[in-house]
Amino acid sequence: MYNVLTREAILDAALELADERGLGAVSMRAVAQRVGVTAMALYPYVGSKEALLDGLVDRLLASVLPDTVGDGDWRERLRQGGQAARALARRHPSTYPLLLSRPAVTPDAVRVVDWIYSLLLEAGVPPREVPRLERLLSTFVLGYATSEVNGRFSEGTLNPRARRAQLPADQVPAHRRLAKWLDDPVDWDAEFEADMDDLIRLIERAAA
Amino acid sequence: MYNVLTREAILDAALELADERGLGAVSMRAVAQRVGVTAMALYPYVGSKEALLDGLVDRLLASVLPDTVGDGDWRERLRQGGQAARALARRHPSTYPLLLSRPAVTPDAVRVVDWIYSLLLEAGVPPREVPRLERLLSTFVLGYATSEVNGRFSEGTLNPRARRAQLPADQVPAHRRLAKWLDDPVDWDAEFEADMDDLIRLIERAAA
DNA sequence: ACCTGAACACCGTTCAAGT
DNA sequence: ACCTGAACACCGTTCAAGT
Repeated sequence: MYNVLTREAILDAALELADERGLGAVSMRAVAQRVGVTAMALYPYVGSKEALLDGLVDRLLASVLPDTVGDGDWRERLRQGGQAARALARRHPSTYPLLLSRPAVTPDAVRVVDWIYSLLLEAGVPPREVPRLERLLSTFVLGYATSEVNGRFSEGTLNPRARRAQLPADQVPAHRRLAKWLDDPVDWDAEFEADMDDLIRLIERAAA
Repeated sequence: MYNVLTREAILDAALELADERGLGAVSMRAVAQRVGVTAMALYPYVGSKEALLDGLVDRLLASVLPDTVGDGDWRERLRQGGQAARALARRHPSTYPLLLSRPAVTPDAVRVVDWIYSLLLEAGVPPREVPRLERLLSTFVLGYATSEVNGRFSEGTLNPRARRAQLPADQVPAHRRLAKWLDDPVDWDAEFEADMDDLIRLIERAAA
């Protein structure tokens, strides 16, 4: 360790900081301190703070790539890919939501898209439909994992009674009809599997 | 206009600021200036900046609600709801992505969820499956609209040649096979409609 | 060539002070 | 009761200066 300052070392430090203390703690000054330098020394390597965040997104994509080789038929590989995407969200909850806000244009991003394209072609989806279904799949998986780590689902669903209590029952008639099922705790792994099964059937139908 | 300072007036100003100059321009000081007061005067009304952002999310949800009455059968109402969600994203591109990161616990959020629940019940989905399919639908629609306004789709897809050029062709074989279709411009309205049709079939299958 | 220090124009938030 | 001013501990970024 000769303490060489590199773009890689800076991105490592920024990702660690985001994992440990949240995205809000990722300031140029804090990242710089972690690599033992002043904030201004980072600029030649990362350009700007925006570019640094883009670099983090690329890091995440690069780290799912090994999980996208997989074996088995396309159904099995798709399920594995979905699980990899969710696992990534749990490892990097603060950084993960950025995947939905920044365009997938880096080499590693293109590789991931290509992996999904291959899968859909193997499934027999007409080539014309492949780009659309890739966007449908990736949007759902990224959105679901983002919702999970951001608490969009759990916060409200874990307390359905409190939720309904905010409103007169006649204003939320469907909640009342579903009361029995809304009180059950949700198995998120099982729900995601069920969603993937539904999407697999959607793909099979597009292929037919 | 007696210049009364209210929570509503503050949220109005913040949303305008976000629409005109982006979420980054929404500082306590800038919002305060717009309502003609100092930053500290806002605190009794909004609590903190985080709470102010939650207030903005609620504002967006409140503004889609009128569009969720709708007529026709559940298929037509679902399509209308999806279009309303996309239109909202185009009106408030900076604020919209917050919908995926903050739990839907406010009264208006619960009303929107209840509207989707009703739709799925009318479609004949077994009550046990309704909450899961609500999350599948809302996640996809929010994720798709977020991706559109954030440029996750268009940036890369509008320039497919540049995209493939970054990598040796043998590393992205599926891109090569799809070259003919990737060069076509995408009709995003039509694509979203096709996605909704696929999701409607998915729901019909769950109801069968 | 690579890094630093000082500076500029900002942040969110606390708190005593004003009216 | 409601708002302000000054202050604290921060930001991202520029730029001249150091080695």
